[in-house]
Amino acid sequence: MAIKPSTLKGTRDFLPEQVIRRNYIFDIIRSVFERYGYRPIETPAMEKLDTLTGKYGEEGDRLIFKILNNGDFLSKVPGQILEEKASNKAVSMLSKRALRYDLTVPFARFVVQHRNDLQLPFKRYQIQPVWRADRPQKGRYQEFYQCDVDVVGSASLMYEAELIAIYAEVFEALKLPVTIRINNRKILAGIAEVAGIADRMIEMTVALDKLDKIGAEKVAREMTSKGIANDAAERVLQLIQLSSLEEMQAAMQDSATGVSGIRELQEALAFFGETLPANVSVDFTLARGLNYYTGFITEVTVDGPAMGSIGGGGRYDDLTGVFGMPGVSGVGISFGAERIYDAMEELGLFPASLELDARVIVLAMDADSHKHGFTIAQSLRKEGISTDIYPEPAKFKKQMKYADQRGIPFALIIGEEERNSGMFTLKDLKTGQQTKGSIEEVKEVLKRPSL
RNA sequence: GUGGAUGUAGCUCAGUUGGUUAGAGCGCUGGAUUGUGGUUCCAGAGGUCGCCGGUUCAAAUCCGGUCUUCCACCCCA
Repeated sequence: MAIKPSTLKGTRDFLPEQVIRRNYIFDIIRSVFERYGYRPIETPAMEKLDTLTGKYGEEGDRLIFKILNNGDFLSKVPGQILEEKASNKAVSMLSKRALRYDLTVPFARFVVQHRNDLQLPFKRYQIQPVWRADRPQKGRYQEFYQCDVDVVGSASLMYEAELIAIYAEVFEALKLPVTIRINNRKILAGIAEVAGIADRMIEMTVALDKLDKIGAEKVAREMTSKGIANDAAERVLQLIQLSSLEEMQAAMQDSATGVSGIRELQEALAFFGETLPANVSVDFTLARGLNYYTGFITEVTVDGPAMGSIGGGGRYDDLTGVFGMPGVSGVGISFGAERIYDAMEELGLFPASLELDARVIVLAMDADSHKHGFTIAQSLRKEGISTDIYPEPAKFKKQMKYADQRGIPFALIIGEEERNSGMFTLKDLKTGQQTKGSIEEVKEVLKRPSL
């Protein structure tokens, strides 16, 4: 019985053109990372379940893919738990491993494990897939690539500036118009403190995050529905309206935390002087979910296409603490490859010059020409020219059609005539123009970049 | 995790109040044209109507379940 072929929910296959375009994105990201002195690492797809749980908040934990234990896994679960259908209790007995949910937490584990081999501050980048058991939507997948750059072992605010610069540089190279918003968790804490709701900071930030989307009135309503007093909610919304760091600083003199958040942002931005990219802006409503951020936070959205953020990050003061290495501050950002891809596709930003297939295909008229064609193909390949050859001297029309449909730019035609004269026919399949020349002349044309 | 839509040929979609062999366009294969593709003309192949079950003499059509995709939440890249 045939199994109906399909990929799993929230996952997909990539056709050759798609992989080539994705690689274009990865290559640009990688080259910028390396230009800033970051070095690559990789970690396993699986981690201990304990390594991952508790780092992303309750919501995040729910979305971690768990891997069923091997062997007779049910024998270790007490009958009572099975009878009660207590899934939560059973999970830890049924699963010891999980697929990584992001790259940051495995990186924290990596740093602690290899602490003796690493020189702090340690700058690394990592481009690998992560998995989330989220309900799929457009731009939301269960398997997707993240491109993370992080530096651990330094509290220097210069790194905040460096990472902002990396964001700006990558998106400029991709020609993707974006807005890079930055904020600091300590400012949010300060706002909560000044409004007298320090204990409700999380509810406040979750509501504030929606300000653009639902408006001030609904944000206020959401805050009060979460147990925040009316006047406190009012105060929060007033503070948020402040447009400059200076005004904010004046408004939160009473909160030492808030003031230090302001100072951190100012210090980081000072590295740019007058050269701060125009698309970077401070946004006091930016909250971000992942629990481990403690200071600087940032998020990138595309200008135009409606989709979630295409990148985000921030500073985490003590991620390595839970792995037994306290007091190591880190800061990092992430690029969401699939969403960047989707946005670039929607805006038509992939360069037409991307080499999607071989540069030339050898087409032969007869069996002898086909054999000769093989050695010709080899000599082109030796010159670094991406060359294909039709597998047999089939009906010529069929060969032409194949070349055309694959979108290969040139066809090199070999028949008796060419073999005898040593002059080969090269056809530009886009223009239909056809020229004859020696093998050297052919090579020269093929090496010339096409427009 | 909550609420809502969706699924018919490779693709985009028709398909009447349930009623014989389920259609179109594009694409595909072959031919017209035995050394020239993208145009034209002709012919052909391709569907257990997402899957499982129910109602009925009869189901693509009605009902239930399930899966997929999409939308709004939640959350996030």
